[in-house]
Amino acid sequence: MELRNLRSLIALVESGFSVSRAAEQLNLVQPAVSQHIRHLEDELGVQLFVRKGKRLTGLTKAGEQVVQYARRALAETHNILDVGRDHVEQSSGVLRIGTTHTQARYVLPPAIKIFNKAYPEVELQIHQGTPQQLVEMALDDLVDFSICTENLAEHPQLTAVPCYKWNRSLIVQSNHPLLERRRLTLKALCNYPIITYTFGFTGSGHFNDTFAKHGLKPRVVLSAADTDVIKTYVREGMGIGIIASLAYTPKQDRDLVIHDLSNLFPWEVTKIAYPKGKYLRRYQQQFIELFQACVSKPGRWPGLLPV
Amino acid sequence: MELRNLRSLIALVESGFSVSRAAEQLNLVQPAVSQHIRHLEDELGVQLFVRKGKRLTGLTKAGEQVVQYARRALAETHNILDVGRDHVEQSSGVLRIGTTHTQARYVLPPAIKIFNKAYPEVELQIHQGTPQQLVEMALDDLVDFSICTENLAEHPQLTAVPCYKWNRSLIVQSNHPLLERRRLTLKALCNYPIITYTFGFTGSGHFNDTFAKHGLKPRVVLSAADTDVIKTYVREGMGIGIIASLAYTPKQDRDLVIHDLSNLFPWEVTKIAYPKGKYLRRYQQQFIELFQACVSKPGRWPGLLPV
DNA sequence: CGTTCTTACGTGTGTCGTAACGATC
DNA sequence: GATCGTTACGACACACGTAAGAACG
Repeated sequence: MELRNLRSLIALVESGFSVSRAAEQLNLVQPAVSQHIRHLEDELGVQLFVRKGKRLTGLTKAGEQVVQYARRALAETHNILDVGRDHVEQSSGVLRIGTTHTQARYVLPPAIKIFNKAYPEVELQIHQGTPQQLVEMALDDLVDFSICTENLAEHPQLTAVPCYKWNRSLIVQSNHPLLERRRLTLKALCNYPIITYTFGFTGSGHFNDTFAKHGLKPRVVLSAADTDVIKTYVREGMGIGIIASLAYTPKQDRDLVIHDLSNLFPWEVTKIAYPKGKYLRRYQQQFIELFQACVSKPGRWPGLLPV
Repeated sequence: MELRNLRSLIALVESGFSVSRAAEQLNLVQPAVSQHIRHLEDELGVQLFVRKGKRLTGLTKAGEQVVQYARRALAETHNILDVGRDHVEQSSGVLRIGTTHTQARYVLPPAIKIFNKAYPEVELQIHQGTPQQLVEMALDDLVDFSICTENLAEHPQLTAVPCYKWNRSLIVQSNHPLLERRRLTLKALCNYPIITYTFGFTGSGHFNDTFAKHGLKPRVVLSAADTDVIKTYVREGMGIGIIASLAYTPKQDRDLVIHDLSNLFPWEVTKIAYPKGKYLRRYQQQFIELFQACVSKPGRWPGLLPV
């Protein structure tokens, strides 16, 4: 068994079962990739792909298993290469961060700035995605780690390190009647049209659960993937906004009034996750520590607490 | 990076840093292995071995890390090969079981017999070891899985499936005064010289703990690695024996009187463990199921219960 | 002086690329 | 008929083995 064969196998799967595209991606010619697959199938004595004539259309059951193990084998070779790189050049390379809009827009910038100053030779990549996509990205080694609140800690193949906890706040126009009430309740919130995050995005899971647990049904008139859209429509007077508190920026959002709702909703924990057993280069570990230190400084974000 | 290089790396480590022995084990000549190491070190840009002149004497820090990942990479290729073998020949191959003396001698035989009848083409290997060794053997892929009571469930890199629980019994000569007491206590046991398992062997951990928890100190005059030695010296009148109940065979041990002690000691759980993510061939899974079914039949062993 | 690893060199396997052929949409 | 895959063949690379040389105990 040779690693090139496994590389071709994976490239073939990731190119949507196109031999030519896989070859291109690997800087090879088609016949080479075909041969790799042949060799693999010959050596194992099993068809790995289902074929429609000459075209490959999908994986057989055996193929799926082999792909799974091949992915892991290749990941280990990447770890080995990274060990080498870390000893040759401690502070140059690539840092690929997967994260949500909220993180990228509100939380990450200061950490990025500090990191970039400390490691100017490290190329930074930030890849945005939904929590589910972020999990996939971390597992498929498309990013080095994902920063995200949901779907991470549960995954058995990911190591998740908690970074901070946060909660939600209400944002409304300054003249809103809700502000006159002394104590806000979930029920009170239900009296107004709500603008908040779309299902599958920032903290949406616990949002709905919390209302449901009290037998309430919020009137969500607009759900958005990011906070800026929410703010925009709150300003338009379309409803009250419920956002992650840390996404409120006092300077730019002076026209909106913020009201902490952490007594109404459960705290969410944002974590950094990467595949179990993955080798993290020195500067990658550094970034994680730096990020944790950064978000632990009180006062920078409203309603953000260390875990 | 090539798999042969990794194979040579591992062989070199496992041969005690002898290039020639590693080469022999791999069916290669020394220069080939030397070249592999050179290639690896060149590609990674790090020394993997500490050298004393030309001799290799140990691993560098980087080397240890690389070895760790290389082991895993190779393990994945073995998984891939096994997937293939399983599709070509479902019921022929090798089954390597790691286990303790007690299992091998008393529990395993019936399961082995049934399995061998069902899968006559599978070559059976039983490798004996202490619980600690068994953990290592499972991790290093020297066996397919280990059957063992201790040190397994705790290990984060092992999957442990529980098989049965057991407890201890007292064995004494038929005229022993302890037999006249209606209810045995830990304290009563302390009045006599005790013969039981050596530390690190069958259930020894909880044995000592239990006495210690009651502020008692048993007088262990002889500790043995296996039950047969214990029985022998009990017969000699050297002391009272405390053994795993399932190691009492009514036919051969008619001269010894057994007394259940499960009210005095905690139950122990025997498990089968293999590396997380390891591919188990069909017949290997079959064996596990068969073993579980086998030990679930009541009456065959004294004091053995399904989990 | 034997053991052990390195260096040097030749041979053969095998991988990749080019080119022609076949099949499928 | 254009695209995509397989088959056939040749060239180059490289991994392995042999043989000789260097360092260590």
